[in-house]
Parts: sequence; C-alpha cells; structure tokens
Amino acid sequence: MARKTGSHSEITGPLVLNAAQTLFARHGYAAVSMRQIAAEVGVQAGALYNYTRDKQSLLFDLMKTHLDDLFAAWTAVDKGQTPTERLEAFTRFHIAFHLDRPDAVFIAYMELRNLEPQNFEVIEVLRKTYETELENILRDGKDSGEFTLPDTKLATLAVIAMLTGVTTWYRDDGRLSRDRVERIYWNMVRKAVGA
Amino acid sequence: MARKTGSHSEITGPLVLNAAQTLFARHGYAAVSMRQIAAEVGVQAGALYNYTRDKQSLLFDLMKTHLDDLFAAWTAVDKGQTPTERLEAFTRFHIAFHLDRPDAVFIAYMELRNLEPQNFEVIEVLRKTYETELENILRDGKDSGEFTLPDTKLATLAVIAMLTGVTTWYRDDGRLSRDRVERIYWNMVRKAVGA
DNA sequence: GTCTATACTAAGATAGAC
DNA sequence: GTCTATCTTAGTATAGAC
Repeated sequence: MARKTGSHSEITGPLVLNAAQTLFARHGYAAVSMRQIAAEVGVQAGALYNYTRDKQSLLFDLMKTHLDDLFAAWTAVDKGQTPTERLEAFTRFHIAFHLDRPDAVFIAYMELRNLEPQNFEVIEVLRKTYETELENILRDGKDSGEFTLPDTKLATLAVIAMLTGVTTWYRDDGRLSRDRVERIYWNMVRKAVGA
Repeated sequence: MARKTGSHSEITGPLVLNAAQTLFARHGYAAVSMRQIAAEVGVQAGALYNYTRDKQSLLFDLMKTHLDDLFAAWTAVDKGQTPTERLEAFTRFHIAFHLDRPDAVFIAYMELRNLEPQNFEVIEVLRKTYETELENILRDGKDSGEFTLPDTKLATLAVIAMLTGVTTWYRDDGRLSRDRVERIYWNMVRKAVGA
C-alpha cells in the first residue's frame, strides 16, 4: 500500500480513522503506535498529523461517531408502539447494529479508560442517553402492567450486558444466523422482564 | 513507600503482583510501565526482575491465579442439588465472587488480547471450563423439564454476560446491597430460563 | 535483594524540504 | 499533502556494585 507524494485529502482522512479503528480493536489503543497506523494507511507517521491533532483525538472521534450513529439509528427504528413491541425492536436493533460494527463496539466498551477526562465525560453522556432509551421502555412497560420487573434500573443494565455480550462470540459462519440469534435473545429477554 | 536496601523476598513478591493488578486494572496492561509498578511497590524497576521473568508473566500469573481461584471456589460451593437450586447458587456465587475481586475480574475480561498466544490458550481453557459448569446446569435443567430454554449454549453466554456486567456498575455505597442485587438478578435469571 | 547506571528500542510529535 | 529527519521522552530489560 505504499503511496507516492500527492494530494489525497478527500480519502486519506477516512482511511486514517479506519486503520485506527481496526488496529485499536485488535491490539488496544495503548498498544498501537502512530507508526503502525501510518503503515496501514500507506503513509509516513508524520503525515497522520494532517488529519488528526493527536492519537487521543483518533480514539475520541471513533467513539463519538459510533455513539452518535447508534443513537441516530435507534431513534430511526423506534416507532410508537406498545412497550413489548418496542422492547423486541430494541433487542433486535441492539444485536444487529452491534454485530455490524464489531470493531467500533469493541473500542467503545474496552477503551473508555484511555479517554482523557473531558473526552470521557462527553462519551459517558452519550452512552447513558442510549441506556436511558431502554430504561424508559422498561419503565413504561412496568407502569402499564405489561412487564413484571424487580428493579427497572438493574433490568436495564442486565439486558444491555446480555445483548452486548453477543459481540464477543458471534461469528457469521457459526451455528446460528443473526435472525435466529435475535429470536433466541428476544425469547430470553421477554421472559426475563415477565412480558 | 521508599525502601532502603535489604532482604524482603517473602513479602515483595506478592506486593509486586498486587501493584501490577491494581495498575493493570486501572490503566490497562499496555499503558502501565514496569517503572510505575516498581514505584508502587517502593523499589527500583530493575528489582522487579527478581520476582518475575518479564511483564507478560505478571499478566499471565494474575489471570491464571484468578481463574484457578474462581473454579476452586465454585466447586466448593456446588453441592448436589436440583438444577434450579444449582442455578441460584451459581448466580449468587458468580456475582459475589466477582464483586469481591473487581481488579482481577477487570483484567481477566479486558486483557485477553494482550496475552501471548501460548498463554492465551491456557487461560481460554480455564475460562471455558468454568463456562461449562453453567452450561451443564442449564442442560440438566432442560433435560429434566425444570427449565424452558430456546438454546442452552446461548443461554449460558447470556447469563454469564448478564451476571458479569454487575461488576461494571456496582458500588458498595450504592442504592442496593449485594444481597439485594443477587436476589434481583436471580429473579431475572430464573424467569429467563423458564424455571 | 536492591541499588545505580545503562544498553537498546520505540514511542508521540514536529520541522522543513519538495 | 507527504516525505525524511529528528527532538524528546519513555519503555523493557540487563550488568555489576553493595
């Protein structure tokens, strides 16, 4: 992928973020060097600084973009329905969205501690905003009597942990299709909340 | 914690592992230097090499000890009972054991990719051995008709992810006691498996 | 067993030529 | 916009004195 001198600003920027995402997910933020990222893109290390202020900004931009996309995609899916219908939609959406972006998901969950404090604050707010979407569904369902929950907040955390866990083992060439996985998890989630 | 020259082999070894555990959990393996660990112990960096072959061995030893302890503790708790009773015992045990060792748990789940291949193999076997304990309980319960499960393997993964997730948010000075958390999670697990 | 000192390697980031 | 070259800092690990 060696590249000669030339002008490529329109494409190199995204390539840098893509390379950083792949490498951060595989080896971890702290273990990846700017030189590795540059080699993946096909430029010298110094050239990266035309596209990012520093290494920390690469991490922050990747996480922010991921969470912005997550929230936007969910709000596009979430239509006014019953709590049970919305919970099924959330379950399927969460699994499908995360399986489509394994690298971004891995980074979002594993690299929080490598964010500088002010960046962490921003990301935490976005993460909690998404979490609150599920919490509201569960609360609505509990209030309407559709769900039986011992604790709305803990159910929120339990369901998200359960669903996100799919990304750690799912393989496209594995035993089960995505749709089958979604169905099985919905079965367990539905029963767990007493729907 | 500065220390003068002297002989402390009986105590310094565990101190090194403790310091490594604390720092790896807080900042991540790759982000922690041998100098930081040495400073935490109160010795110079070179002195660490009297207690560990290298940095990788520190990580491996911590993970191996944790998983050995986990399996030993579980087998001590697991007495012959019905699948439902065993599942409740597992749920409570898993939460309690993990909440007692937040640093070791964090490392065990976050630093797998920083293990060298041969070390990773050893740890993976131990992790799967523990996972199989839960899978066997669920299979027994399904076979006996006590549980209603869409998929035993996925239920195993879902329950472990759900329970392990507790370590990411639980605080001893929070809203709920450990016992209350254990009860709430058991309620959700029990319903999810149709017991 | 620990110290000081250091060999060796590599990191993030910048300067100036092209 | 990218290159080469380099500054500065810091990493793992080892050697030899005490």
